[in-house]
Amino acid sequence: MLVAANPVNEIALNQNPFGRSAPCMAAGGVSKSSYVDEDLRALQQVGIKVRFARNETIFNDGDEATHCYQVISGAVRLCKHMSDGRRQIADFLLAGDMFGVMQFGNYKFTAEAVGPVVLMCYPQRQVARLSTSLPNLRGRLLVLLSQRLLGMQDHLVMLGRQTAKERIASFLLQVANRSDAEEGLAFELPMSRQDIADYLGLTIETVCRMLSELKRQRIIAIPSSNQVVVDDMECLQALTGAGE
Amino acid sequence: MLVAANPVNEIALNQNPFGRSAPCMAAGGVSKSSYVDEDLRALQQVGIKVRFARNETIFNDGDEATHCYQVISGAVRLCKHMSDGRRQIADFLLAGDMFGVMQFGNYKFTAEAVGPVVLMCYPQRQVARLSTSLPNLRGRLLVLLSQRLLGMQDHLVMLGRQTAKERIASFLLQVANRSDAEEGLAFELPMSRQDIADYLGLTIETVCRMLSELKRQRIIAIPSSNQVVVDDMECLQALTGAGE
DNA sequence: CGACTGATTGATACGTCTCAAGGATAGTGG
DNA sequence: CCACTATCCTTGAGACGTATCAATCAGTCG
Repeated sequence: MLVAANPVNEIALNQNPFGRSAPCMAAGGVSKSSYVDEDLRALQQVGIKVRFARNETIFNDGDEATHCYQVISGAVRLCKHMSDGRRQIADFLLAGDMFGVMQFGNYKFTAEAVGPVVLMCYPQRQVARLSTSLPNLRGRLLVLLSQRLLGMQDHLVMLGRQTAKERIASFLLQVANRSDAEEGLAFELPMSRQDIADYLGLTIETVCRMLSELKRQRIIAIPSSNQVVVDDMECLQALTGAGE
Repeated sequence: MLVAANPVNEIALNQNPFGRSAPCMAAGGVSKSSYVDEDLRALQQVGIKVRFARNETIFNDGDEATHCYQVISGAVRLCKHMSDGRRQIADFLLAGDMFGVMQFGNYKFTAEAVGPVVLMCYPQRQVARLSTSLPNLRGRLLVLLSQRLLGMQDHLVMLGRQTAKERIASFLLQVANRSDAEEGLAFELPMSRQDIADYLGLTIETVCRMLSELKRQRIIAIPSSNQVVVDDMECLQALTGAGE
């Protein structure tokens, strides 16, 4: 699973992690940057930039939680590993997202780079100090935390009560929304099929089959294996089974 | 699903929600009460006591989040309902637990009484006001939030990557630990088989079958349908598949 | 006692996993 | 620039685990 790549190496600084056609990601970056207000800027003073290669481990479940991070570019996965190799991905983080905050001692999950990734890295101590001196920072971190919680609740429903097809439909819509992708426009899937499977609680084969089926039904198109176009958003929405 | 019981009615105040033999719950109450320090006591000044009958809805997903709650006695389930009746329970709350905090506008899940329940009810406004004036309250709520997050991560692994038997084993251990139950001592399952199924992402029949199988293997005993004795804790632990 | 609700067990169906093979793609070195 | 190779993705056939449907049992309340 955890095929460690070469140690931290030289990756072009401004490289866009989402490959070829990535105007959508620029927009995503902008929308996320609304988080970066005066409080977070104070935080960024004390951070340093770090890079990780594809599949590299950023920190392990159980490690002492010395730092927290913000994604500058690329994608990060947060996961739990079981002793027999089974893996559950709890979240994917994209540009602007923070992780590793409020860990109180030890990290409770493993963080790995999905592809080449650039992160801002903050000493936990500084964050704690700043969050007492800056009135809004703590509140802001709190909002971040509770948004994670909301996301996880939807994830629970997905894993507990949705069929494979419904999970794939929900997942695609989720990624499409985060990329601000319109119907008919392509967006990137930065993660592998295996990653998707481990996020959705499925196998890689089932993920492939469901994607192929959606393609056959002309609901989506797959120009390349990590690009997707939603041709019928409404239909995909209906397939999630969520219908309020 | 949501069979609304009689409107709020008279339930003996000091009734123990876990029925017959409940010394374990007294202990549970004590251990939880460590949360109730000077900050939370200030909060309790502004709360009122409310009661709900079995299966009554405390608030609905989407309702305006006017109050937050603390369980005094009984058990509460937090759940998401899908339009077709499918249900996923995100958490069970026991004496001492808080819920509905930090909802920012609207509740994002439904809260229902598992059995007759007594709650402390706090106006959200007061909590917000107190959490600015009391230096530690906000931090405390933050710790509560991130503990919820940790619990949810384990729940994700359970739903995404564990088999039915593993889920049942994990669930039993979880409830046993929360009840401070020793090997060989009975503890209460305050929730129905259907509730367990909806928490574990299984059907009621599968839950029954797995419990019966564990009973046949003499790993647990089931004196009554909502009491369980773990006879071989080590074996049950091994069955969770977690083995670190 | 009789009716109701929740729990249990059985027989069968179905969805997803497993195992296996083949195809596409990207990176590597000649 | 082109094999060569490794990795990822895709598809198929069959096995397995859990869901579904149906019947019975057990406890509770009127």
